[in-house]
Amino acid sequence: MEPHEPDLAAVPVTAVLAALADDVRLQIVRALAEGGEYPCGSFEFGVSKATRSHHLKVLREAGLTRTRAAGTSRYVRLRRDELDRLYPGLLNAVLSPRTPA
Amino acid sequence: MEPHEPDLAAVPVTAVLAALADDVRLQIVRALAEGGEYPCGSFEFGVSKATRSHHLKVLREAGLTRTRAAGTSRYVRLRRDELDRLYPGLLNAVLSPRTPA
DNA sequence: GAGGATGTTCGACGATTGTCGAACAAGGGT
DNA sequence: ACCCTTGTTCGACAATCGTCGAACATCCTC
Repeated sequence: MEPHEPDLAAVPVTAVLAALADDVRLQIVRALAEGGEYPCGSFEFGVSKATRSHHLKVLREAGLTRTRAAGTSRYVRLRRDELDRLYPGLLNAVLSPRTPA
Repeated sequence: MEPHEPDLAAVPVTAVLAALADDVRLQIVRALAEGGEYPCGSFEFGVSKATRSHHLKVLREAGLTRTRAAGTSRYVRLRRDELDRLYPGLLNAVLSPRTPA
């Protein structure tokens, strides 16, 4: 059961943007941007675990994250290097919760 | 009938991203990024004028464009300065049709 | 004023999306 | 072996979205 982690360059830009254009997923990405990897269950943003699993799948299939299985947990991390290389400025522009004038 | 051009800072980031996460709208934005202003009818991307009008409305209400009425035409332009100030790097990351390594 | 050009608005439609509970799968601990 | 924890998958549902044709509104030019 391969985890469907596409080459980021093969993902349409609109798919990357669509993956980021959701409040829950954006919160996940912001949490991931702290660095390191986190188990799926650590993202408590008021949705059921089914929904959370769905959002993580969207992020993974958009090429934004990688997942590593370990025991019963699955650790998720942001593909920041590739993102910054392919879309410089995108993450930074999107990560700040509120931008002053 | 005011044209609903919100303060960009008041638009949720997800709404800005969602506005860009569509192929037709992204083509429009890329055309607009050439600079200057264009009448609505100049965006011929294989959709009906009703659909085109809809997409331009989405872009406008996401704070991405401004519209100026002149005669029977309405001229659209990209709010590039504000976008680059509020989301530095976003447009640049998204505008290139293909990103080299 | 009649006619044409340019856009917008109004349903309507199919498709996609976000959400959930329930069922399922796989591992770890006792 | 059992059970609990962690995640995924499977319908199902409501809501939203992209699309269109048709009708409408405005303005410009004869």
